[in-house]
Amino acid sequence: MAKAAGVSTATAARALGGYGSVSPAVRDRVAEAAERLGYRRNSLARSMITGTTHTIGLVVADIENPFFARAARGVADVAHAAGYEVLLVNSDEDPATERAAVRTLFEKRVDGLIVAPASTDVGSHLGELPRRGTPIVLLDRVVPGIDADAIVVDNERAARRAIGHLAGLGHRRIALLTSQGLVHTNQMRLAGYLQGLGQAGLPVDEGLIRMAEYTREAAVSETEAVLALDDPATAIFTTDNLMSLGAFEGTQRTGRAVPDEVSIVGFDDLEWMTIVRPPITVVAQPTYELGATAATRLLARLAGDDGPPQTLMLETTFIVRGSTGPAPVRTTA
Amino acid sequence: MAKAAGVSTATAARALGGYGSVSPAVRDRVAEAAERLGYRRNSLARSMITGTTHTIGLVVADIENPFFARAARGVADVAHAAGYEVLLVNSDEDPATERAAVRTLFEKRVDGLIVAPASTDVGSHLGELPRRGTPIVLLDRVVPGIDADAIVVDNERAARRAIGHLAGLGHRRIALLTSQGLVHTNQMRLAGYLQGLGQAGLPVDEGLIRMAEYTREAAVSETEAVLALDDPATAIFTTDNLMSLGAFEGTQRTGRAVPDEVSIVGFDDLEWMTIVRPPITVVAQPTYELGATAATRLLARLAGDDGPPQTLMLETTFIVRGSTGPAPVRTTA
DNA sequence: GCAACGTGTGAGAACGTTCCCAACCACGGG
DNA sequence: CCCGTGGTTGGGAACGTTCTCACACGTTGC
Repeated sequence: MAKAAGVSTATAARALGGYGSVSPAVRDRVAEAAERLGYRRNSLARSMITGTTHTIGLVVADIENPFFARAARGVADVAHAAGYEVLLVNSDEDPATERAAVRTLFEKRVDGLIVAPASTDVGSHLGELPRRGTPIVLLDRVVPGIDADAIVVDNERAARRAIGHLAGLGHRRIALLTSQGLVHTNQMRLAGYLQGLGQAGLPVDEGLIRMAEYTREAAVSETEAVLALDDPATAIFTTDNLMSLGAFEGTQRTGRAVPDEVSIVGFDDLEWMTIVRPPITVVAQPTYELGATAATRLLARLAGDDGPPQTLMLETTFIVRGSTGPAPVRTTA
Repeated sequence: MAKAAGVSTATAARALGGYGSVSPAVRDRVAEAAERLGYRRNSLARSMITGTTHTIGLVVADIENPFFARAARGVADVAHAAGYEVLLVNSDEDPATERAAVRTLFEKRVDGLIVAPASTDVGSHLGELPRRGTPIVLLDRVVPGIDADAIVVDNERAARRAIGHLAGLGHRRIALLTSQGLVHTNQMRLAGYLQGLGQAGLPVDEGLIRMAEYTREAAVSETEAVLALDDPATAIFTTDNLMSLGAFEGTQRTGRAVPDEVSIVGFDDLEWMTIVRPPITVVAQPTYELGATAATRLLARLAGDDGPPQTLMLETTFIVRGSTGPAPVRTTA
């Protein structure tokens, strides 16, 4: 024990911790001893007594998904700048995994949590934490009835806008390619899609609403399917980047020309979308900021902010690129 | 305190922890009380005494980079399956940040560390940990003189093979697009590039070796530069996925046809590389497995394996796609 | 010259577990 | 009837900090 080098534990702690008052001589002596012995403070013991671990938990569906990776980076940057570390868990959109993760993180006494909740229902495990004093911020998705801040994007509006764009180009057969399970965001995007159709006076065709398994292959085959209909889609709106990839690849495979025969609008802007031919029109999300503001909000809570829970809605940008064009002229049989 | 519900802390701990011997009646009573009071064990206190946190630290350059994201996923999956949590830190290839991160993680008493070291030199902060009993596994990169396992890829061979492929197609002006700072992996890839040239009997032209700042834009302009030489490159070999993106975009911008005028070989296979036209020939790395085996190795160390440090070299795969073709016929002036 | 005050220091409690040890009980064998 | 044994339980130390409190000084002000 470094304390064996002259002074009491209390004094050594003061010298090392830089609080209380210590004489310069003692401070130096302690510093020297600590250096010599290679002393490293034990954060666990400190956390026990201070009640704060300077660690926040982050639960996302899958860190490998560029969306979450970027959001995580936003979280990590803000957290790190404030002296916090990030404990990361992948939930794979599985409520049970998420529940277990939240529990474990709580037991590890994270100071707060940022969660992209898998399920919109039974968020009881999420609601429990704020009650126990561990603040939680919902990322990207909202769970009704939870006493927590949420940082989201206006998915409905973004989807409406995308559909409006396509309808404005004369498209009447607009497909929606989303994934099974209907996470909260996708529900909103579906809602926006339906509203968009309504505003454009277009009918809803169940056959154009495709819910693919969450894999590239499934997205590809759903795309092919929707293009192989008797009255095929002339435009495809996807609800996330994996579906965008599938839609693009599926369209390629059918040999349809983009945008002359099929238009594509993706959700979430990734780097490859501009080097692909044609580049893809997308709803760009402020992904990094989503994570960063979630962290900022959480830090505010940790700093004592106990105002009512807020839901912050960040702006999306609709970026028109080459993948959308006028609907092909109807060659009515 | 849940213990206030009938028994001593010792007994309650036994009942909850499932060790020692407890009568069924007491076990039930404790379980009921814990349930009723919503008792959650405090892992910090447990860790203090057991000396294990069931947490491993992961230090990567940037979680937003698909390579690290995927490797991280591999780490997380293996760790999680064994009941470990992952504390993530981005170093941004900055040795100082990395050093601070390692120190903080150590103070938080992670059971072990997986680090993709930024710098090949002065790994003193890395060497210190094993000496203190905290095992560390090097990911993707090796640091000489460190008493630690390492999970890497045979970068030299992979690069040689890529160059061999291009030389075999008749290319004599093969550029290398890498990033500044020359991380260990890139040094190896550069070495492989040089060896490849040597084996093919090609001269080394300094003007063809480009070290770009680590941004997409820089990669693009270096690509443009190398294609604008008096005696331009007819092939470009990149050393990571960001450089690949830049090379592809840069080539597009110059209007050069791929592969008829310029061939491209990328390092690290990403999803977009097959939907881009032409699809890109790459050295595919077992990225997920890199992370997964690093975690496996670390867990083995934590389980008591104290054999000599191993360096595991995983196999890369060379995937020929459309971006490489015969060198254009020399129109000598 | 004495009270009041401030600075520097140490003793010891506390955080919530796990673990070691001792005590207790019932039971069975000698 | 007594003793040993094994299962069950509680007491208390320990982990390494922080924090409160008390005390020993020296200095200042009246």
